[in-house]
Amino acid sequence: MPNRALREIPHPATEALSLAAILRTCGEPVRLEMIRLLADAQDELRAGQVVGAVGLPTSTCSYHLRLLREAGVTRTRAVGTERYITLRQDDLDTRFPGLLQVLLAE
Amino acid sequence: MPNRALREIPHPATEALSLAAILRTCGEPVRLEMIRLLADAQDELRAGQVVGAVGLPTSTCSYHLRLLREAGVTRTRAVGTERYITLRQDDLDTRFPGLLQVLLAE
DNA sequence: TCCATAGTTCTAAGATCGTCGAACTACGTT
DNA sequence: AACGTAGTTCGACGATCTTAGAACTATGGA
Repeated sequence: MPNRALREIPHPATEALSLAAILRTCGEPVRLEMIRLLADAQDELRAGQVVGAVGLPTSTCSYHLRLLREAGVTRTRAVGTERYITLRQDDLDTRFPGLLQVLLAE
Repeated sequence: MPNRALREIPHPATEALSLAAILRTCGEPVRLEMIRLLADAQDELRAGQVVGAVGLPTSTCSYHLRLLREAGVTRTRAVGTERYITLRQDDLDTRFPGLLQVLLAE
């Protein structure tokens, strides 16, 4: 039986990313904060760490993290019951060069 | 009596522009189209020209143009009953360098 | 097997948004 | 003063969003 540590969590293909959808998604203070958190971490964060940092209920964070994932801003990897989240930096840089720098400026 | 060709239309100060608000505003297909229209024009457009180009009712366009102005993306100048609209390119470049290039890419 | 943990999904509520006709305002013309 | 034009504002509607508790679904121990 193959390694199934990674659950099948759906992510949009890089070519399918929509600028308008990404802008809409990032134009929400909580989500922008999450993006900056992920960028500062320079590494993947466990969902629980994001929850702790933003201080909102788990269900609310789960909702925002789902929107970020569905817009193609983040990638989520499942290990057991945990979720590890990263920014899709390379994909975003490829598809919308300069966008991430703007989101993360200062 | 002083020249009153310019009505007092409120615009947010450059320093007051909010990235989240701008992203939210630009993450709407109609408004993104308007931004590109204004950029392509290389000049100010009369509101009526924008209406003609996007093909939506005047009242709907007026609504979107108001949001763009309130977010600080555009500047509106009144001459008589007409409104002349420009992108706030310099202000946006100053405040969020790179943003406009991303919005206008291809 | 039973239990705790991590996170998602469900559900419901209230808020905000996008659309567009109708009414209105401001200005120029006659 | 009356009219036409350019554009805004109002009012209503349905649609989408944000929030958060409750119920649920893994998964990893004891």
